[in-house]
Amino acid sequence: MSELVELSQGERDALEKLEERQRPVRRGAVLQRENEPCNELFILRKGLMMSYVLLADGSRQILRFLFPGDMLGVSSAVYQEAPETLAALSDCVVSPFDRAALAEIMREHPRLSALILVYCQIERVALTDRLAALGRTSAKARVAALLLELRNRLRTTNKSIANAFALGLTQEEIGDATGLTAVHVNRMLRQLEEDGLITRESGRVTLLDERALGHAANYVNRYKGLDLSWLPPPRS
Amino acid sequence: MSELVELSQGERDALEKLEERQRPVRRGAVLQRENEPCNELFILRKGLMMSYVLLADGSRQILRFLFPGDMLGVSSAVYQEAPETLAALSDCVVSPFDRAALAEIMREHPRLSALILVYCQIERVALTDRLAALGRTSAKARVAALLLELRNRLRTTNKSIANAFALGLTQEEIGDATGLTAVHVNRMLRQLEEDGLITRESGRVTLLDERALGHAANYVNRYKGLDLSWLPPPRS
DNA sequence: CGTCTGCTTGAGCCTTGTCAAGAAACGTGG
DNA sequence: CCACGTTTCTTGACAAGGCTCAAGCAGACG
Repeated sequence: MSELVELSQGERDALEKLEERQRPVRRGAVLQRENEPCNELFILRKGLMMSYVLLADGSRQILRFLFPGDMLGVSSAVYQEAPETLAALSDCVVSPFDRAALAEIMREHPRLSALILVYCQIERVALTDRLAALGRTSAKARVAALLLELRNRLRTTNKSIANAFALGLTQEEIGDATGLTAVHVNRMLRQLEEDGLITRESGRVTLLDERALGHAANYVNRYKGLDLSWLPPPRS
Repeated sequence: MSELVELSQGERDALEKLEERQRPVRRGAVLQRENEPCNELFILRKGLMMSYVLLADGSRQILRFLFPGDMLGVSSAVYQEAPETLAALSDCVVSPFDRAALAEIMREHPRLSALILVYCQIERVALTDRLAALGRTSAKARVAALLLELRNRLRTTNKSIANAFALGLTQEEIGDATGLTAVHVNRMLRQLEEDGLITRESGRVTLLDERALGHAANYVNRYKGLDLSWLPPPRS
């Protein structure tokens, strides 16, 4: 959050309290399972996670990829049973905290409350971008958008990433995120390669023509263009 | 909001302040346009609205239908430019208010802040349901889900609605919401009718077999099953 | 009464899914 | 460090769900 505004000491203390505890999570492990009661929220400290739902026919829709700094399980905190599963795509570290800690922030730190709302809205807009992609764009555009989003989010934690990165996802997972089959994802990656937009070698992807990719994908970086001038002042 | 918890006098006053002003909106009118700056939020008092985005090729994705009581434009308040368009599907009445009023609620009313977060999460989960529908379910299931969602949301404002209702949408609009073409929406409606799940006459739809529809559509009512026990106490 | 928007239906096509099989990469235990 | 099993990737052939185009029809509205 400190990337958006200068935090006061009291605010920093409150956020650090959320991160008191740490818990390692193995690759493939499930932190929270759909339809099971859940009493914890988390902040992701290290690694890559995802949230997904399973449908009646066994197919999976990946809703979101989660990166260090993201707050996990907010929607589950609001329900008696989690609406989605949280699983680790790589070895991760999370900081669990309970609903009461969230309530305390809402009570004591109006500006942090507003910032949490801001993050929820960023996430919401990113979700609607993906909704529009699934509803109205081609398979190739969806895969391109996923690559761009992934690269941009990885870069916020690891500044050294430029145009090449290890995507850390199987083609099956890319398909479950974009609403495609793994086979078709493979074809789309090959086409993007043939079009000269990317290159690939053993799990690493290089974006060759970012502008053309962004255009093909209708991509907008939703972490830019924010307006935070209206936030209430920090209380302490 | 009073449907979720018993509000205190101070909270009621704060919410009524948001609804001080009223503005009529004609059917078809646009309240807020994508990529234009916006300084207002709204509460929808009467009528049916939608939010949508337009893609580069001119196609439209409807993100959400909006019903009386919904807060509109929260995501736009967070950005310098609105990420989506708000348009009226019927003659409507809205109550505009500005970002400062939102900031004041965050400052003075922790429990209302938490409730706003809860509503954002309900909306978020409804969006992820639709994401999963677009990514992983058939055209027929998506149309069925839309009908169910629409009926349930209409019923929260108009208790007299049972299984029959006027949907107030063109087939083109249904298509833009479900990621289908108007032509295919028509075919799916006819199939649902042939399957004995619904009947139609001149814009009115009757749900004949709600259970089977819900099953076909993978539908979950996200306004149920909430857990609000953790909310902070009202300050006044 | 004419126009316009929305609904309905058919024919044919295209994008994406399904199934299958082989190759490559990865992980694990010896 | 090797050998094996498993997962993942790759590619082809074929099927199907949904789209496009086109035309006729019905109802709303000036």
